[in-house]
Amino acid sequence: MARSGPKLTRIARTLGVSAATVSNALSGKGRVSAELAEKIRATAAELGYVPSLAGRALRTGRTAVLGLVLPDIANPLFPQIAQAIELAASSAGYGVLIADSRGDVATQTKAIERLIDRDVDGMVIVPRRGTRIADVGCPVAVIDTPSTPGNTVAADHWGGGRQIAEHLKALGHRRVLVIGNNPASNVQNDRIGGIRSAFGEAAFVEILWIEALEREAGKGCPLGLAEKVAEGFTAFACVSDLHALRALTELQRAGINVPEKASVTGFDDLIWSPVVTPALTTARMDMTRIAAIAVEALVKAIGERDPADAGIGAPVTAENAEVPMQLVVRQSSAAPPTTQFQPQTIANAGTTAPARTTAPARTTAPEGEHQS
Amino acid sequence: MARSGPKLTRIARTLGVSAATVSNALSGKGRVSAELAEKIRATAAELGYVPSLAGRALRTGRTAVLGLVLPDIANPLFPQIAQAIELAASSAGYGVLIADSRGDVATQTKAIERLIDRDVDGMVIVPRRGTRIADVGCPVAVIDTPSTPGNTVAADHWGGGRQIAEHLKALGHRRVLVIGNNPASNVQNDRIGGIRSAFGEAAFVEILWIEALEREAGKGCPLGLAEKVAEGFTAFACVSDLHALRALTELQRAGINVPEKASVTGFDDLIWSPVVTPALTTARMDMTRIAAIAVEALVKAIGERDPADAGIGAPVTAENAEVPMQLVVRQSSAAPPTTQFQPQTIANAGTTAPARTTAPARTTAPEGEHQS
DNA sequence: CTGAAAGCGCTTACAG
DNA sequence: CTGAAAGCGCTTACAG
Repeated sequence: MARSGPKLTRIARTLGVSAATVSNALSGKGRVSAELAEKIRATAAELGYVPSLAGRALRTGRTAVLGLVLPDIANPLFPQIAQAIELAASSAGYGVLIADSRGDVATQTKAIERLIDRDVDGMVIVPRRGTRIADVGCPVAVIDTPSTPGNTVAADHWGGGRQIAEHLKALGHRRVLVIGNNPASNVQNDRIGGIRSAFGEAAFVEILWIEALEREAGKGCPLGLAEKVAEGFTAFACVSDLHALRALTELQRAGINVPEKASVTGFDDLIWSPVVTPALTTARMDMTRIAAIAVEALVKAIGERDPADAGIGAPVTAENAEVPMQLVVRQSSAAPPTTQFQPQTIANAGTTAPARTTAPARTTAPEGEHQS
Repeated sequence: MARSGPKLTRIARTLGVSAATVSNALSGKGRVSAELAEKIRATAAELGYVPSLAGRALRTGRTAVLGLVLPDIANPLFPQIAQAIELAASSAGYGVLIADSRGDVATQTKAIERLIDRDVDGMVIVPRRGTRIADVGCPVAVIDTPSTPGNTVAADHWGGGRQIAEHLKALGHRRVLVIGNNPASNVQNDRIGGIRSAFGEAAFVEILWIEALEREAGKGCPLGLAEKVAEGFTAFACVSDLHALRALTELQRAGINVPEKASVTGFDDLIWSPVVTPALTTARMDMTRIAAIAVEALVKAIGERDPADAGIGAPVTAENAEVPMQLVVRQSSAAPPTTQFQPQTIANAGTTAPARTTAPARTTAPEGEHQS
């Protein structure tokens, strides 16, 4: 072993007892007299005994290692996730093996296989659109969104969307552009659904899908936000802080001051959100709690599992759980340039297409419209 | 084992040979006749044999696992690093265990200890200021900067700084503010050193340390960049894209167009750099190569190492290596508002403090000054 | 070229 | 309450 410490037998010899007794004392399983157990524990601590995971793994079939599968490790959320999972796992006595798949589905399958070949006791998977988590053969906890079929631990993305929308609504925004990347993402759809549901008839909400736009206009193309402002949009609710950043800089570049002329909000409270000017209003997930729940479920499933029955058909899973998101209000959101508080007039407004105006006019603003 | 596949003996039985022969055939070590070896390999593949790492680890003292130590996992560079290391490691047959320490030195020591307790064969450490990598007791590869004493693999940060400076110099900038976080960072100092050295007497270069500023003005305080522009600075060379982002938005917010009125550059090509408006000019590390070198060095050291001699006093390490950085020119940098090409007049200019001007005046611009 | 034997460090029934 | 024995799956000298 590449280890320095003493082994179990060393402690046994030192104390003149059997290895079995030492093992029992340390694990608290077999019956060992209180005083002997205490003596053993003391000696073990003194000698700096650390059990060999390899020996234990070979015997018990448990490696005390969890796999963390990130289909797209470039995801800026990764640091948050990895940190939270690592903390939860190590607190529970587990190590975390990372597996990346650079967005590629085939690579991902390979990555999961490698993890299995390494005998992880379970894995945490953060899926991206199209991820198939079939017969993995070990307990799996999926971190995604509650709307995903199957057992998952997730932030309440829908609720997060509602919070963002309520915030914007209270500020007086009546024309908001929601910016998402891809409609195939459950997370994004939940967030957007929450936003729309909270606005209800109180605002005209339009959605811009970046990926669709980029397919035509090219990667990194302008989002055309200045035009949107000209059309009367006063708020840009982005499904991720990365998009919010893109929106913010595009607006600023066009000479549109945020938040005076337009508000921008994001999601996830990514690293740059507090340092950007103006700082981004966002909704953050409670990663610590999500990770804790995921790992706890995993540990439980691992404990209940018979190490013998591996292989296909034994995908144990985490219980469903939903963790509230937290709204973080910063400077990027404020009341719209022309504050309009006439929510009563909304119900029967029925224009289908938003009127083009250079700036949100005081009285003719097309508020209260809703998307078809 | 939490495994599905067949074990070695299963293959041996199937073929009517001994386990030893199977092992030898598969590893190519002991002498086994070519045809039997082939038959064994075929059967192993057919049966989907995957060796038990636990069994092997117990016997050989090698776990085939590398530890990845990130003193500050929140580091936005983390995804790049983790991805590159994971790829290099898995290509070499190693798994990657992550260890986080949330910026805390004590936690870090704990994290490294946990890794050792898990018998990693080696580790990759990305240190942050003040990290002590002492007698870890296993091969270690440090990813930092060549100026760090000890064996490291690193990007040529100094060279990267030079590239940034040459770029800015060629554009015509003669008054640049370098923005760093903390002078205790070797990486930052190298980058800054490279910048200064490339500018030489060709420009007046001043340094702004964010951390020092924030200690007085508070976390997230304005950097006062508009004032700097008023003082005649036309370029802001940031030591990280995170700072560049902060600079960019602060300038934009102040109504200073980038790059027309001021250029901004960063480092590391972080995820948002290409999508921001204007996209950030930056210098990126070749993480793939750095990771490859680090892992290769580790694997070599592990191979040469006697599994028996563990413990204190055996910190093998990676050979020193330096990987060039690559300049990525995007829209955030351009010629300064008033192009001034009079490098000849520079040598004997000697004002100590820059003259305060509202805008870089055509002829009186305090170019060619150098810091004391 | 091939196989029998031992043993890596641990835990788990099973006796005593 | 304590210990002797067996065995997890592999690899490595060592015989043959």
